[in-house]
Amino acid sequence: MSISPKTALLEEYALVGRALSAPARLSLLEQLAQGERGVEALAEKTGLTIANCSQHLQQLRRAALVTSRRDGKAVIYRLTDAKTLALMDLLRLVAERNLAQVERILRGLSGGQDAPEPVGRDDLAARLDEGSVTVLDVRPVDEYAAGHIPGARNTTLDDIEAILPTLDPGREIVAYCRGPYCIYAHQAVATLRKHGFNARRMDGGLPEWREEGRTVKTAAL
Amino acid sequence: MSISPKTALLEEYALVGRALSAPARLSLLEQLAQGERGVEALAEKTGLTIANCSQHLQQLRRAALVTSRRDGKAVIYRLTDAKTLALMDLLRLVAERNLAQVERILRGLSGGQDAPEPVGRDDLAARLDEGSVTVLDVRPVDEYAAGHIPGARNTTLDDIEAILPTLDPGREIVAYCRGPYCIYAHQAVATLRKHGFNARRMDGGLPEWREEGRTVKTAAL
DNA sequence: CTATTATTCAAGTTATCGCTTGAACGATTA
DNA sequence: TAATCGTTCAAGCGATAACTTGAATAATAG
Repeated sequence: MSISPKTALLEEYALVGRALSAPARLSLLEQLAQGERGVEALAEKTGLTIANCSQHLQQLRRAALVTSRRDGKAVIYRLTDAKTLALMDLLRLVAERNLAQVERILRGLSGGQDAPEPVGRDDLAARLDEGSVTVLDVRPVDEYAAGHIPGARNTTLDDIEAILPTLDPGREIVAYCRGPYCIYAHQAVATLRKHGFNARRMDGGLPEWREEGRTVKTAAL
Repeated sequence: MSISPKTALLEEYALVGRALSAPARLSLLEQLAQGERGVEALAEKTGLTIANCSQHLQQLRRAALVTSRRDGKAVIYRLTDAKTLALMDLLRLVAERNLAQVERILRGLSGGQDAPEPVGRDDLAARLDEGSVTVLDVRPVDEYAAGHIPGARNTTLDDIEAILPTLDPGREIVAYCRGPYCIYAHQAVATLRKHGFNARRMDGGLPEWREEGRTVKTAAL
């Protein structure tokens, strides 16, 4: 009760909010949702300088959204627990539900035409079992190698036009990427539909898939 | 896809985070969780100037956490929907779960001794039915009048010592206030226990109680 | 022990935020 | 129409945050 405990409490809650108030940090969290990473790798993926990246990571650690451990001379960061992921998801949910701006951005991605509803992860799992769907993993090769949905084929946005002829036009295609914050799958679906394919996004991304205890396959680089 | 849709999206999500990054705005949200209010009432409750309060409210509106309507010459604000409340709760949950600082503040409130576990709202409802508990509403009189748990007795922190003799020492006392962000109930429990009463907090506050569809009683001023 | 590599710290600049003050706007009332 | 009340806008100030650059620290390799 030293000096206004009420304010002190709100200050602590605000600290977490502040950690979520910079695009750069949300980008870092999205990367960390893929799995633990070192500072340098994160800096490269997000396009931040090393020093800047380190500072952002420390803010996230102060808010206890991420934790770190030493591995040799490297410091490895990871999300503290599933609550961090839940908080990110809810933040996105509120933003998307309420902000017309977001809808316009997402609509712009699908080339003006309305994008179809995403496929639920349960549905996708069932249809994977019966083999009635082609799954595309639209993430960088290293992330695909680190873990992907079994049976998924990896491609990048740059290469997607090149592999179009190898896709079966009669099968539905489901694309996924890093998760709600990531737009790779949105863009992939837009491209595929422009070429007449029956394509949809998976709801969520690999982190959500993994979080639900589903099988994840890894590949050697 | 005009200029980096990726950044644009993250910017929108960050807007919501930024809205949650100032103690003053969290305080406003806490007030609004009690029910819709005008600008002047909010300013008085939170101790902000009118102009400042209005600006904060507009930031909250920009993040779509609150909406407003005109009523005569007054503008009434309210939480957009239950998602806002959910986001606040998760923010608090992450902060409390992870930040040792928060625990120390809350522990400080209970006078150094460990506070007992809060009572679940289901439990409290059941025990209210069987009449085996005294319920204290530790909020300002006007908020009590606007809605309270049936059977609850209203008191303020200032008056609580005065009403001690009228409380049955043999019955357990459960105190509640505005909700997780509010510390009235914490302080009330600390005071009661210091005087030997068997007192606990209710988990959450009136907004959570109301959100679950339970009965709320109103009183004329 | 020295050198090297990965990360963090520290200082400085620019931009943004929160708050205050005073004026402007919008809707009601006389 | 003019006056009034509640709210919002606009400008200015001090504090804080983001980013850059360069130095300091920690752990390993030679």
